Amino acid sequence: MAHGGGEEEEERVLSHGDVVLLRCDLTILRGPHFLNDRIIAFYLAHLAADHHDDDLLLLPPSVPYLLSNLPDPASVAAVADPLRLASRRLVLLPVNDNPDVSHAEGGSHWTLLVLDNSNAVSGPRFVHHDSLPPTNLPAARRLAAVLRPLLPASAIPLIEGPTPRQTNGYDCGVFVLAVARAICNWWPTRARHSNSDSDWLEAVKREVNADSVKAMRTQLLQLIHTLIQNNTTTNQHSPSTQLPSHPSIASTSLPVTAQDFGTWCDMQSHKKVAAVKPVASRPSSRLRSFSMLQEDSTAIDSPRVTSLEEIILRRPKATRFTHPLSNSSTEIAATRLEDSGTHTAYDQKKADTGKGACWDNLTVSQSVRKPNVSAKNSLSYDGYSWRKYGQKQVKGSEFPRSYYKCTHPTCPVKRKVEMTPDGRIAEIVYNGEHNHPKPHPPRKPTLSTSVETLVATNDAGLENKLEGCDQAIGSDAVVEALRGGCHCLDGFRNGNEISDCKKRSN
DNA sequence: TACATTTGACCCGAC
DNA sequence: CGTCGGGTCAAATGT
Repeated sequence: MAHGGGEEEEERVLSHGDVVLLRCDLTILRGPHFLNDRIIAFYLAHLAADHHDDDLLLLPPSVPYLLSNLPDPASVAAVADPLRLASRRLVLLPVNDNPDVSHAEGGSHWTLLVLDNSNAVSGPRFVHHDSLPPTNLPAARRLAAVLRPLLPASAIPLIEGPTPRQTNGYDCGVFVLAVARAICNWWPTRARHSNSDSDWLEAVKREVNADSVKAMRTQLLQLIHTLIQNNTTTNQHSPSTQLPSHPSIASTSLPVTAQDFGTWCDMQSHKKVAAVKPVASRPSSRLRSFSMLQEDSTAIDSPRVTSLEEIILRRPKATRFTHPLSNSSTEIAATRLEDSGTHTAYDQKKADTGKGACWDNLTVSQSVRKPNVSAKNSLSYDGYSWRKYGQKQVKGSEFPRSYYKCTHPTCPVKRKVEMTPDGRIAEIVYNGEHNHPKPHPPRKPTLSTSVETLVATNDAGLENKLEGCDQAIGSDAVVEALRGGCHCLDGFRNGNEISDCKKRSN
């Protein structure tokens, strides 16, 4: 972690090109959980590796996000230049709706924006695939507006592509990957339709449905399993490791279910499972302006972003619910531990914000491991140290509630945690605001050319754990990472050993 | 010995 | 005013 808290060290389970998957990513895939940018970057890199074609470009989530949030067109042009967008026929851009790069808890929904220059009949266009329309339409429009000046055609329209509607609050990322897979499956066949207006939209309609999306998590786990088995720890790619193009394809030698895979993977590690971050990583919500990033790259102890006054992760029974970006000192988030069939929190959020986003699940719907924290004032996974001062069984709660105070002498912050017998956090509530820095300030990391480090994966909702990482991103590193992008970013696809945020921080 | 956790008692607001 | 329930205290216990 950025603050060097050893107990929250995440175990890497797979390095694939420049993308490193951590054990918590497997948890995310197993659960009904919002996919993080690492998983999305991983699978897009995997798809890209199968399509060595300059006409097709798949970008990791960090790049569109960066482009959307650069301060001026000149910076956009500088960053986008190596991507050679104008010469591509198809560009896949994952979109996240985090509206404010200064807020760590932004972002709630994944969609896929496709820059399509492959259809002679329709002409250039942006096609937006949103499984919860029109949630991400503003973000997609913003990205399209940023990209239009870089393209030869003027007034390229943005249309909504056919996308099945998700029926829960957490599968938007899976839909993005399913659509991307359908497009990549279609891509080799496009020559047959070169004289027609046929495009991938039909492929998406055909291949992306509730069943295929439902099966995709298990398939992703199987893919990771296979890659691990093949000791594919760098950018090697074998066709045999390809995620089945069709959900029905599955090796009988592999764990059948995600749960099976998780068990298998735990057994493989021969190590105690490291503390898993309490929530899914998020898009680079702390990715700031180019200049700020540059400044931050030299900052040792950059000011910490003040966290929310109170953060609550609770099961759907929660009724109090406000947006995490609000300043109100009320409960602001909800989670469920296991049940994926109810959507109380989601619905409440939707009602409160008027926005059908995946925010609740994105933010907090992660079953999490109890931090491997011993006594003696250890840092918690949130970067602060806490002293327990009470525990009781509260009515309506399935698990005992523990009460903690921040151990800083003058800090008023308290938190309540409900934990399952096996150490998973069912609910966590923060009260107040820390009046002191985290015990371990961010260290100065080394610059990396890894595009992955652009993805300032932050642990939505709870804390900003990767400050040392995203503050380390320098513009040079950004440009270097982007330079030479082929059908997929070189750094993204073939980069050197990733300078993983969490590893570097130690 | 020091410090964190445990746990029953107590406080206090809501009903 | 009594009861209930969530939050806190503090002595006992554990490491």
